Amino acid sequence: MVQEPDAERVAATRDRLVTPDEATRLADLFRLLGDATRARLLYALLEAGELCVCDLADAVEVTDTAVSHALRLLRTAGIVASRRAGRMIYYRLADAHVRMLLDLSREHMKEER
Amino acid sequence: MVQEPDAERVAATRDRLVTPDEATRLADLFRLLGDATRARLLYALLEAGELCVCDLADAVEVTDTAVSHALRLLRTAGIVASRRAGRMIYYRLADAHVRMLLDLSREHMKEER
DNA sequence: TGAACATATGAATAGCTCTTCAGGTGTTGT
DNA sequence: ACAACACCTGAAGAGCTATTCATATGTTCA
Repeated sequence: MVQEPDAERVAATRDRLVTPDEATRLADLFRLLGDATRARLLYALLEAGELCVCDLADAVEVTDTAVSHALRLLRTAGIVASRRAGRMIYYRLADAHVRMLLDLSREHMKEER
Repeated sequence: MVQEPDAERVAATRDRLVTPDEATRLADLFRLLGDATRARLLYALLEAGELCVCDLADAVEVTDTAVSHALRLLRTAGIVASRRAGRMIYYRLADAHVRMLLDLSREHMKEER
């Protein structure tokens, strides 16, 4: 560790800063979006509104087992919600903020490159 | 893989969907935010505007080496930019969309829980 | 020029994560 | 009740990632 040149500014920043705990929760959220499979699932749901596991597996072109694992993480985090209809289970986005994050970052992609 | 109940809807979704390549780039972006250390660094920069490595290390309470490694990833991705002033190097957020993502998700945290 | 400082980098290791495989639960139709 | 189906879950292995240690680069000041 080194000496900081502007101790007051740093102290002020540290006070207003997100707490380590908040940072962890924020990072946890971002990490969930930070996987190509999960990202594709979420964008599929953003487009389609509601899809069952087999639809999702088909749309994203992954094993239904992999989809199931991915959805469990997202469900546990409250990012998606599910509804049973017969033997099928339909998933949908469950969080308005996440929907906005997805939209916003898709914009970001369009403008870059 | 299983049979899908609504082939048309799936096909339509797949067409409008983000491409695997786009999904990868989106996931790459989110993954960069998906680490507590990097998240704290970014929020520190969001608050303070510009900070040098030692300020950041002090604010986030991590080794300056760890900060350096983290910043390299963020810099390479174009998320932060740097400016040298003497022996110190000042970092700042370099992307408006990322700034919005950080803001938006902090809102999300406030409302949850 | 040399010492002190701020930061960067490479290699190595420990820990995490995604996928797959094998098997399990709940549902429908016969 | 049983077979087929849709989905879930746990364990295991391969690959990735973050941190640390040691060292290197670039800058200032005496």
